[in-house]
Amino acid sequence: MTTRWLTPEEQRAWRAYLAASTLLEDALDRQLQQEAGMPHLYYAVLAVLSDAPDRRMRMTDLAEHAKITRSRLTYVVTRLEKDGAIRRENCQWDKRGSIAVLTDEGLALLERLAPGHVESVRKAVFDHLTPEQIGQFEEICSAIAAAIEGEEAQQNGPDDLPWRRRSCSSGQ
Amino acid sequence: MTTRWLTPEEQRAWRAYLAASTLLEDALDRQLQQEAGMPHLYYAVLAVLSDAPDRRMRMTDLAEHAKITRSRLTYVVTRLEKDGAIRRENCQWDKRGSIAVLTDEGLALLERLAPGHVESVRKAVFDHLTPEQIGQFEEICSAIAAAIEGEEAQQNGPDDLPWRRRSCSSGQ
DNA sequence: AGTTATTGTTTAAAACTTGAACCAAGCCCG
DNA sequence: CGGGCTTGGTTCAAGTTTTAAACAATAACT
Repeated sequence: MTTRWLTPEEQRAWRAYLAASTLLEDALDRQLQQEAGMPHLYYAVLAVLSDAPDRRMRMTDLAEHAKITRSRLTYVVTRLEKDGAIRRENCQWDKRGSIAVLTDEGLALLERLAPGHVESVRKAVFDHLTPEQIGQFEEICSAIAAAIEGEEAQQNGPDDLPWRRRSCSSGQ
Repeated sequence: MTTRWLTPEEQRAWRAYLAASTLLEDALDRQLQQEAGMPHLYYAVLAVLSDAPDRRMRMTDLAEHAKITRSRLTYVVTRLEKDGAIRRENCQWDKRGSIAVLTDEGLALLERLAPGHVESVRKAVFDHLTPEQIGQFEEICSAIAAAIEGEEAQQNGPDDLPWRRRSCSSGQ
């Protein structure tokens, strides 16, 4: 089948997206790097963890939520552990597993960083969008994320969906 | 002033954006890496260049359009030059300058890669958006990009805007 | 002329990413 | 039970990328 090229509208949207996402990632990285010597990815991992029940999550779970590979996550967590922001614990229910736990120190770090980070996000994004646009943005991004995740699931075969994942997380 | 935290709607939107952008970058990288051994950034640079008049652009110009630093661009172009996709020429009008030129080979490469890439973008993004959403997406992303670029301009002082940039590009 | 700013590259060090290999533990099933 | 297969997570080695600072050459301003 012959290529379905992007329409002019699609092209404009795509270019705008590329510009925005590149600039945004850069801006967030820069801000956090300056404030904490830590790129945005690390902050994001801490943030995901802080939202988990009991501030703890299985590695695979955490990787899935942060949308990164386990290998990458291992690397990140290793560094965050050195920084004292995360501690690893063994999973009692599954002796293979390890659980990343956000330490008090990690939480404190996150709380120290959060205002500046949120301010960046506001200044770059939400201060310039109307409430409708915020809703639209969420819809659009959700659709994209869903499409990509669905696509991947298809590739692995329909049986491979992470349809029920034991968490082993909230037993303290 | 006390932190203006994100509202629940904003949080949802932000989370969706983070997921989408991470997954998207990953998917595009993977696809191009597989098809051409080349991450998305390289493709993007080639694409920008191919749109320039005469397929040529000053390095600084190119960096600005691709939203990356000059240093990063030097690295990228060096590799693309090795691949034969780009050639460097000296700028006659400004002897400091160098001009990146998309070679015929580079154009051919781009044309070979484009269908697969466009297909990826479609499958991940535009196939799942209504025409209205495409318009909204463009608006939103443009607003974000403008906000960040404006912000940076402010930091450098209002006089530092790249208000008129000689291009030295379209002389063959 | 002399200072200051730009262009683009170089350099060296770090940081990151990847994929494959790997081990240990769980699971399945005759 | 005891193989075989799968999963969770890490390790490893290699390469890629990023960054910041320093630099050389030229341009621009005063």
